[in-house]
Amino acid sequence: MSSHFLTRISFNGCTVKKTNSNCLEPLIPRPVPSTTNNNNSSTTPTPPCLSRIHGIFSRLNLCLLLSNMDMKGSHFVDQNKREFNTPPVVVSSRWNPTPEQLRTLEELYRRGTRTPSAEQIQHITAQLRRYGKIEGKNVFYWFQNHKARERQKRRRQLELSSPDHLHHHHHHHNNVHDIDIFERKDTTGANRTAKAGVAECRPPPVNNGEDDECGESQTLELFPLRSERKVW
Amino acid sequence: MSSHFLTRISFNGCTVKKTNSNCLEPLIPRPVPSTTNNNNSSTTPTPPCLSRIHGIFSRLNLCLLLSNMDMKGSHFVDQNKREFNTPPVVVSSRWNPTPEQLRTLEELYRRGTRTPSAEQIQHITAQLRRYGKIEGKNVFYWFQNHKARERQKRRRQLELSSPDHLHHHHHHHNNVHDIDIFERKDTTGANRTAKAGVAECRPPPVNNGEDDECGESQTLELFPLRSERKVW
DNA sequence: GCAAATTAATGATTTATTCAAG
DNA sequence: CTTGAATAAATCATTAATTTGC
Repeated sequence: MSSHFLTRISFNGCTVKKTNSNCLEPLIPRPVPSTTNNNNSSTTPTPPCLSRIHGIFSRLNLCLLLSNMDMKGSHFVDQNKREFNTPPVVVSSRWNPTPEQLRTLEELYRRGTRTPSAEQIQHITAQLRRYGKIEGKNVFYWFQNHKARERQKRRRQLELSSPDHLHHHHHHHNNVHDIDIFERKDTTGANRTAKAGVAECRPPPVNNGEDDECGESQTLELFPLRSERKVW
Repeated sequence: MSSHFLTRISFNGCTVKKTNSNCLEPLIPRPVPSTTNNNNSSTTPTPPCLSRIHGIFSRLNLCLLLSNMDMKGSHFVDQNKREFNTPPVVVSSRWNPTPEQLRTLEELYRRGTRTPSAEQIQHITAQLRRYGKIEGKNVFYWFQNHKARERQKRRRQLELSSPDHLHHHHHHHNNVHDIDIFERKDTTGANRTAKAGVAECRPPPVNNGEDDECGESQTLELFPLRSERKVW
């Protein structure tokens, strides 16, 4: 009995994906993967882990629909609800940006947005919600990850193009020039001041999803004021 | 003219602190501190940076009162509002736990809470609000920092007590045992499953501060279920 | 052509590091 | 010099691409 044997279940129109963890099979509680931090990567071939939704699925098959109805992070939920006996369920535990959302985010990034303030995030989220389900935290993470991964990419390119002896150095004097190159962080007084000026830290209420609050069809103008600092 | 010359302004009963950055003096936009990441620590003696609240203060002296009225993160705001002409303003840009709050948090930590879920955070925050102003993010950061700093402390002790050749090792096989020692992370199936089971990721609405919502005088029972993940 | 297996991308969390208030 | 706040790096986990065997 192979441990991964089903990755996609076609289910009258809907596909229930399973990916690489064997989440549909076990009701018995697995011999415990044991390594919480598996960065040794030497012997263990990435033990399949119990995933969230699928974990639930394996236990309460029928609760899934309900669960999905309330699933906040899923990008699309309960498409083609029809009169069949099998619940038309789509499992999607994490946000997946629609092409429009992605394009917009990339455009914002290109124009210089790196670490949007809570207000900005709220605004962006509100706008992007026109294109599909999305939450503030998705936007937050997106910028976080995108920024980090560009930095990383650039670092690797540099690593390839230059000899090995500069690395420590680089990590250490990391001055304005570097940052400017790496991040294109705008160092104008305006931004700096604005950013410094507020950081009030109140987390944004994070739009609850039902207040679309805007028929404004403007495409995400740049945000003049940075304020509030995020942390939920 | 010394660059730091005023650290505390007494203001009929209230103290307006300034700390070491010269925030009251400049309206001109500084020659730019230049190092965002100053871990070189060799030449630049930590250029004084423009701090948030004080930055505002330097610009709009009179807006401070208003600003404070809305300042969500301050632990106490606008004490002794009296009929004087000078606005009774207290600047306190960051949360400072009261003794009761601190004791409770430490107790929770001692009992094993390390990375509280959003729900837990909400609950803890609600309870701690009885003792003074507090927000979810304060609780979040407290655990984050406390955990990290205990880890760090322990690492240093270890470093002192043991020779230098084990460090890399330690960082690498970081197995269950280590974690158990370092973090006392409970690896019971219950927690594991619960944690895996939910992580729906909706950030907590984070109590808006006015709904005290509980006359329950129970002292912070342990939280059975972990759910929701934080990020504002 | 298809799905299972594998790999690459990337969303989400946690941990380390740093900044700066008090 | 302690510690609250914020950011960056590292890691985990899931989903999409891609490859592969049929």
